[in-house]
Amino acid sequence: MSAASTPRASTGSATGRREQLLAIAAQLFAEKGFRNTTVRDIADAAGILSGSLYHHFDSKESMVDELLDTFQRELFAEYDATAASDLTPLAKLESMIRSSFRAIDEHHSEVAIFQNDSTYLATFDRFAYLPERNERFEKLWRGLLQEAVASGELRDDLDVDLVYRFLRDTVWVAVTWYRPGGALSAAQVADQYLSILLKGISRG
Amino acid sequence: MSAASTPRASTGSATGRREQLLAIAAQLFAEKGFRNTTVRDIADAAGILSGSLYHHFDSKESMVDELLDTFQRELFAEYDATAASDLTPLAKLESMIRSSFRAIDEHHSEVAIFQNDSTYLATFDRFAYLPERNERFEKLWRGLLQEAVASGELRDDLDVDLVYRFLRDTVWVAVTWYRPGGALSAAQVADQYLSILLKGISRG
DNA sequence: GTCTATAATGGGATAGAC
DNA sequence: GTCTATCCCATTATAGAC
Repeated sequence: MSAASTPRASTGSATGRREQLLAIAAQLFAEKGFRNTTVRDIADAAGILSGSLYHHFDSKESMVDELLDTFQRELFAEYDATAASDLTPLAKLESMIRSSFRAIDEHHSEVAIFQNDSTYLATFDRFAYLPERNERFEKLWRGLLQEAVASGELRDDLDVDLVYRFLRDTVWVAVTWYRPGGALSAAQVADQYLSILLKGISRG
Repeated sequence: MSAASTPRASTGSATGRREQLLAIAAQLFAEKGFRNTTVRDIADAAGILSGSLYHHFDSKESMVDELLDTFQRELFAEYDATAASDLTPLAKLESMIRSSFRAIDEHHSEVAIFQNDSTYLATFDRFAYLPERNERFEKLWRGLLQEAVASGELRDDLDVDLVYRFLRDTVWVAVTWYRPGGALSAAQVADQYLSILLKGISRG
């Protein structure tokens, strides 16, 4: 993409129309699901007619593609930095869990779309990267869990597969109820989640 | 429904054609989502043409309605029996958690449909019972949590709302990976989940 | 960058024959 | 209980005017 190919004169707004439309689409996809959001819904919310959307995007799929791909690149960059650090296995996991809650806070729509629609989207070739990154994620987290058991930081009497899924699910499912700007900050939620996860909820 | 209105001669099979078709629909709805499953998909899987489905059911919505309503009635009957028992608050919760994992095992498709599509379905009047039962569920479980904190069975330094959601989510999200007949039985999964939940995953 | 107009497809549902 | 035939509508996407 050359500088010349990126027009930014006329209207002036630094975040162009394209980004606005993408943000509107993201919110609708997250709220109602990808298939249940029509291009007319998106156009209505943007105050234009559906045909006009195609001046900015190839297709509805292109919109969700751009949203998910951009978000996932950022998130994995954070994970990779943590993985490369010199923390203990458990501390790396804790750090990644905090990154994940931050992602739920800062990229709420994208996480919700991923949670709700990635199975469906993965049936199309262009979204082959979704299952690929899922595998990378699983290898990373599961590997850290095994290291943390080996190093004595975690209990060794639990099924590691099950703990992995417990960990993964408890983090990401929070997108269904967490609302940015609510009573608890993402960091506070992460603290309590980690406390429950590590120490349990029973007393004594 | 009089006995005369329930034909069961000819083919003989005790579970009628209607139940077969319902089971086929349940599996497809669970796998691909309600909106992403066409009546033609269902008919194809049953080896008939789409029009023929309408001899048995009013509409696609009627099918999913019957599936969810029947399942939820059974489940809540179990919860109510537990609530009426003389167990401690925490023991009641444990029992309900075990009931829930059994439901994931025995009514896998219905739970998956509920998890994936109830938000969408709830936008229709006929599914008003979904949010209603959600509220009942929440009152029940949240109430037991508060009682268990008051009785000293559970930690009192955690946000009860957050613990409630943690509890609810960790149970039901298991439907995304649990497969009936797999390596771990539903009872074994429930044991490990409760162990993690109550005691945490950290060592020492 | 948006509108008008419209093509093309897919999907839910119906009526009556067999 | 299933098939044939078909209707009707919603939805994605396109072409060209403004």
